[in-house]
Amino acid sequence: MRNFLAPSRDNKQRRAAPVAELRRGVASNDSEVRNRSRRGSGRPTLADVAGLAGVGSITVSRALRDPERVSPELRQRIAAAVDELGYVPNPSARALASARADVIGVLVPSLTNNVFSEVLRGIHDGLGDCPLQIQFGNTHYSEQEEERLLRVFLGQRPSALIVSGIDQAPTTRQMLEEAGCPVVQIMEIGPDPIDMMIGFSHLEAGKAVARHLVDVGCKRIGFLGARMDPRSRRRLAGYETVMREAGRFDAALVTTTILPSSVSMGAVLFHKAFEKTPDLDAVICNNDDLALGVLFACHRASLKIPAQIAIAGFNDLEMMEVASPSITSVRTPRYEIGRRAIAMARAAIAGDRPQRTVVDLGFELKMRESTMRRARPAF
Amino acid sequence: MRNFLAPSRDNKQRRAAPVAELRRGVASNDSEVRNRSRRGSGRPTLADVAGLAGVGSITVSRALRDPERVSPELRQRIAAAVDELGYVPNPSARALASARADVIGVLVPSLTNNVFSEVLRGIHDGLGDCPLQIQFGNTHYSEQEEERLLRVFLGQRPSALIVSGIDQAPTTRQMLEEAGCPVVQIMEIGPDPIDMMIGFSHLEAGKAVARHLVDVGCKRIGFLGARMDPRSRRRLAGYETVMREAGRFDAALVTTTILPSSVSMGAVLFHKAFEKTPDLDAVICNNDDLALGVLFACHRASLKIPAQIAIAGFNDLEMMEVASPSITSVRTPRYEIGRRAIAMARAAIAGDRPQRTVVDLGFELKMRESTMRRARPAF
DNA sequence: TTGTAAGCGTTATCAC
DNA sequence: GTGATAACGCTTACAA
Repeated sequence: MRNFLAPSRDNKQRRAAPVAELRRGVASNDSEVRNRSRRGSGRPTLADVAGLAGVGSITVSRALRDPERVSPELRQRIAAAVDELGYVPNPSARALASARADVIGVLVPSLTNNVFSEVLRGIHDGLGDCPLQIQFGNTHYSEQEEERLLRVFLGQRPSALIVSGIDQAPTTRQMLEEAGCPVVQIMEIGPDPIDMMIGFSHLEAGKAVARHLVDVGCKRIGFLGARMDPRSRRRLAGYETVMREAGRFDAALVTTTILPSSVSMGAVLFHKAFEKTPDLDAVICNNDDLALGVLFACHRASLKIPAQIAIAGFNDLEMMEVASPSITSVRTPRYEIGRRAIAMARAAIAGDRPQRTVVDLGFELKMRESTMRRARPAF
Repeated sequence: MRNFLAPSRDNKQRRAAPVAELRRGVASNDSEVRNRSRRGSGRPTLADVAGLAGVGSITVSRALRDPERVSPELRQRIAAAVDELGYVPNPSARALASARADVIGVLVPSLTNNVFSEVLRGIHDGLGDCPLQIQFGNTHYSEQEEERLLRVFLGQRPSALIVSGIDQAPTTRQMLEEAGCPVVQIMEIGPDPIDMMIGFSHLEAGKAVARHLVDVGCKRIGFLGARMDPRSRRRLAGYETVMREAGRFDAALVTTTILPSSVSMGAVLFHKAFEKTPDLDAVICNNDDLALGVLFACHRASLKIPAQIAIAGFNDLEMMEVASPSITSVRTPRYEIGRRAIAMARAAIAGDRPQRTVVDLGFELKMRESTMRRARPAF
């Protein structure tokens, strides 16, 4: 219990700063007399503002959070006081008192990957200047790391959580289900969302590219993949489905590695594939880095694109359009995913959950020179 | 509510009840008796741990922060209690009590830019698993935005601050000087650091590339630049210096834009430059995106590289090495800058500032096919 | 080495 | 609509 008899043996000299003075002199509408405390940041507090405005500190708190609930006159006075003191709220105190931090935790598997920097950009832009902080974690594609980070994040009682993909480990999933805040799964959609979801179908995207290459008359269509996370595997599954339907599937056409994706890895995988299946006439790359690597490898080997080898990428990085030849790719709504994930989270935090809690943003096949063969049925 | 903050190893059947019970019954070594409080997160607190371990909560606090100062026996008991309860410290409470958040604020000008995602990666890796959070802000190359974000960051009393570049606006600079925490300026070095600094000389880097192209026998060496932030301008200055020395400077050779850098912008700028100076025999690109765009543009125009046009980039993205032809570039220590900036910040936070507070990490000119002409002095 | 007391700056609760 | 009071969970200052 607090001791009410103690407070006033304040005899020491205070600091010279005007703020300190103010803290002693004026801030006494509240019961507490803030005297030469040994601690404290030296910055103006709610009570200082309250003192200057001649109101209770709780009123200042309300005026700041929900101006409607305070009379215009006081609101006015308080605004002036805030301004004069240069008051900045202390987020820790707020979080402690309300048992809720103004933080959105974001878990992504990679920072190297171009894709996620776009998502992040969308997230930051989606925030605008609302006073939420992004707490950001890199799982390095590891379930253990994801769980560990989530535990840390949960320790802050975040306002919302954004996680990548739909393949959380069981413990992780359960933690998310019981997190007690809105959760948005991004990048991919699927059945059985934890809470909200925004992304697109990687299976369908994989099918779309494969179908395009089949349509365009390619016979021996390879698949090149690096990193092979669950989303990559889903795209591979889409490829396989279409290839089987077309009666052209051959396991030898698939060349993957668990190593990270890179341009040079594209060249490496292409050479591997070409060794296994020298009759290759097209490659579908798991992403654009690889595709660019293949482009360069073909260039070095004087293979004509698309005449001898057709190339398709994934994600549609800006350079695909400009490349020579331009490279067919699947445009994915990365930035938009980030932006709308935040929008959904904010809505949910504000209490009105969006009606659509699972949002399919789709994708778009961009057909370009690298696959522009005319389909010539054998004749 | 199941407690997921518990280390996953003890996922036995013991759940919610014990904690609540404990909070009422046992936790009374401290003067406070935590009874049926209307507030609170329901999660175990320091006092709960203290109760279970039979010590004062301050001892638990110490055992967690600085184990050395607690006797091995108590340390042991406390560890067991923490484990059993799945106690996770509340960072807001800690921040409030200590007037210092375990947060490092990081201000970068862009997220799109490949360069900064590398720096970020370095920062995150440099953190290891030390319990510091990164608070991240994107200034969009705007001084106003930088100042605004800094103000927000300062409101949290961060443990350290990392800012990009050395050209802060006066107000911003002053805020940083008075931040009361270690400050690291990254990417670039220069005179008059605010506190610590890590990067390299962009002026020298600009000179190095230009000198290389001069050495290699190029006469009409263009400079292509986008975004033109202060660092870009410094590189341009380096180029200009060398060109003047060689008696080859011509303002018409410089083609820049304030628009963001991109591969397609590289092609655009190249065409512009070629129009102005059709006798161009080399281009130095302000960064690798542009260089790649130039490569593609040359390819489309059937210009031979390096025979007709030599190309040099900046940053040495991974793809430069693999490109066909491979592209000369300046390798910059982006990842290393991030990693070591954090190391410096951590050291300073821990109280032992590194002796070298200004660290020049240098750069490395990577000469590749795209500039491999033999220098043929006129004869 | 360990503990007690007293806040840190805010918000929830409840009374006016 | 406004305010006094008591937390929120932790750490600093100081005492033992």
